[in-house]
Amino acid sequence: MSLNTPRQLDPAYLEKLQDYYAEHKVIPSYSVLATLWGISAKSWVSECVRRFEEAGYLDWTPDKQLKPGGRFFERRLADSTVQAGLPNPAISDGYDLVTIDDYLVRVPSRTSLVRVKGDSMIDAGIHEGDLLVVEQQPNANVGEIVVAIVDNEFTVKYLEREKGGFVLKPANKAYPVIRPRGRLEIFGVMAGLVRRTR
Amino acid sequence: MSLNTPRQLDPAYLEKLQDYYAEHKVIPSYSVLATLWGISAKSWVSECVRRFEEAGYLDWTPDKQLKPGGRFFERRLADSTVQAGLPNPAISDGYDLVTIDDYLVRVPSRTSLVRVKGDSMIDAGIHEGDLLVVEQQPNANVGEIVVAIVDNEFTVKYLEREKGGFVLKPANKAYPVIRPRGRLEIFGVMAGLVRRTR
DNA sequence: TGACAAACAGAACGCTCGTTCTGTAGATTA
DNA sequence: TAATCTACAGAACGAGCGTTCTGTTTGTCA
Repeated sequence: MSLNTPRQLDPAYLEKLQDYYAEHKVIPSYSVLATLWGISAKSWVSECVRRFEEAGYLDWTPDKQLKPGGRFFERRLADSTVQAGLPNPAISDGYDLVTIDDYLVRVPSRTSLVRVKGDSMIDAGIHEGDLLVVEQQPNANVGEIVVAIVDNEFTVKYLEREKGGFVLKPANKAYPVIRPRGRLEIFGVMAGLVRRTR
Repeated sequence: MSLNTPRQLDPAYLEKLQDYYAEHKVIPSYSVLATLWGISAKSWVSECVRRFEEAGYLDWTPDKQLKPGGRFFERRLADSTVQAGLPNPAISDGYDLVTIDDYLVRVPSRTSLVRVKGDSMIDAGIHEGDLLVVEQQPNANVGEIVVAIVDNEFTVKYLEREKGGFVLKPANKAYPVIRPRGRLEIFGVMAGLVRRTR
């Protein structure tokens, strides 16, 4: 066995730790980890932690405290073309790993979330209660979905051009086109959407 | 001064702790907190922590470890998004989230992402290319949107009951209802949706 | 069947943790 | 102006932390 052979690390251990973290939002101590993993020796916990650290799932703060590593929050991405004969994505080849935040948010400082009210954009697949990922910027291109400020309220619409002026078009025939008098104030451009259904 | 008078707690302390947590994803030790807050006595850190705990910003795990409390992540969306002096009914309904992952993923070990192919669920606001957040489990309730395995491919449909058997109903009249011969293999239940549009 | 490595168990140890107690300067109240 | 309260500082202390070292068991391979 060569020196470069990657050490074994138990995916079940990682899952239990991730679930613990999801519940408590902290990494537990070695003794708690031992209980969590069904191990009775802290020395072995130490070794496992070392391997997870090596693999990028755990890390240390400048103060030598154990913390989640870069890969800790990655999720499995299963492609629908995957042969699902054995639905165990852990050992399947056709998956990629991403974090949802990284996927949606490219410029954190300019990005915010806006909850959707009403169904005026239903034909664009934007439902009431959805969270819109919005990149804040004062202007946008025609055809983009924008969050504009009309009568002191946020409104989500397509930005279109009409007779030299900008208008806001809903994606629902039951709603009228908004033709703002004066300047159109744009809050930002839609960059994504998040919906929780359970 | 009455006994019910709420203790003072320095909002600057909370902010510094939140910033630290945002960077490292863990709550530091009392000595690190002392440095972070510019305090030189751990006893005073202890007292401040007690007050934050009383106010619901900090909490303890069953293992007596300090962890973020229920209100720790609470931050008005308006704080980061609203323009000066603007009333904001559209976003005054809720609070910001730590991460989108957190909002969507409740059981990390059982959660994976599946990319949507086709437009058979378009009337449910599920578009081609969307990422479905799926909680893996072998069964589901009637009416839920499930990811099933049909002919070695993932398919997203409503789970419905028909003449004693289960069927998969699309949310698009152009597609037929799928009546699986034999057992219906369910990969998981839809828990959320992620779409990137830019 | 013997050699060897991996996967644990267990104890020992120094050090850091959070708690608790005492002390004090400044502001507030009576 | 005396008493009181708040916001800290500092030291002492026991308990628990993570590291390290030394076994022991189990699986693998030749």
